[in-house]
Amino acid sequence: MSNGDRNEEQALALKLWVVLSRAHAAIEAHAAAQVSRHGLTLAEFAILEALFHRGPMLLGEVQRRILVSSGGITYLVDRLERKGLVERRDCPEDRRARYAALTAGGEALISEIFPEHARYLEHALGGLDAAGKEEAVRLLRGLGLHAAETTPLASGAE
Amino acid sequence: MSNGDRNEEQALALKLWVVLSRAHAAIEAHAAAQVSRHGLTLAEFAILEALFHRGPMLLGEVQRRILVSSGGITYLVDRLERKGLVERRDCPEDRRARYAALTAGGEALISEIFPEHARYLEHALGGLDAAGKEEAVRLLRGLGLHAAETTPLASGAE
DNA sequence: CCCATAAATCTCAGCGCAGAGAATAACACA
DNA sequence: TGTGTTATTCTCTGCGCTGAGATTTATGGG
Repeated sequence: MSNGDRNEEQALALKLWVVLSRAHAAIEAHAAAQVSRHGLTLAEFAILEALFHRGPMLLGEVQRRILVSSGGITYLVDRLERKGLVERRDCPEDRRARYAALTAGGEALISEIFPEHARYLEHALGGLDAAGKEEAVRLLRGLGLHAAETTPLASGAE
Repeated sequence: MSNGDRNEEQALALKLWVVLSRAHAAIEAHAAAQVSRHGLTLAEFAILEALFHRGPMLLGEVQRRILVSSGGITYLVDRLERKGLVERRDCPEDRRARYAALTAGGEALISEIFPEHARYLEHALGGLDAAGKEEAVRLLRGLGLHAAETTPLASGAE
């Protein structure tokens, strides 16, 4: 492979990273604005949604699902508990672990705002038709899986 | 359009949002790890790169380019100034405004680490071949432009 | 020239997390 | 049973950034 091709490959990768970042930021702004109207952050919303669709989960499961640090999940569940939307429950099989579960109020809230959230996202993602979305899902899945699995490049010159 | 189609459209949009978020997070982790080896955050790196490729810029220009708040750009340039990588310069045409410009040290640093950064990203984005990347750029550009331009949906039920 | 408005930057308080370390409990195995 | 290792959550410090307001300067219209 010539150096020119190599540089073009790198330039293409850089461009893709920029475009991906900008698309993510723009869509995230829509999503964050929507949930903030209900006094929630995106991370809080993600927890409520996970518990809504999968039932009570161990804190560690939630943590891995929404990609937050160990301190972060404690802090987030604390906040949701203070708001009365989530409660902790002891885990009988493993006394180190605890469940997070929706309260009645939390279930009422998320079942009310989730459909609205879906409409917002459909609107924010309106730049692509269904076929384009399918294709984007396919491509982004490939990107994401590879990036998540691959180890960082060694530091050397090449 | 039937309700079933509508729900499928929304489910597809939600899935795309999740896949996009995960891909972004995974790639960002690579990029952040790379620049942090040189004591930089991604936002700091983005500023250095912008100044490297476009020369001195007004703070407001940099702010819009890297998508940070007004307080954020002040804080970031302060940090880069303390590190000796960037300096502020007065703008003779507009005495409210100021330029950010690379110092000699800043230029040396960014010209050293930028090629390395490009290699890292090419590696992290290796989940797609060149054609896939081109297609992804096209699709994400459509997504991003639409999301950036469109106003939030009104709050009503439909 | 004066005034109102807008634009560019800076100041400051505070939020949302990350990440290291502590505490507790489970597990593996001699 | 005891012992070292690992997993799970929590505590606590601090960074990176946001967003509202203050300050200074430009701009446009009487």
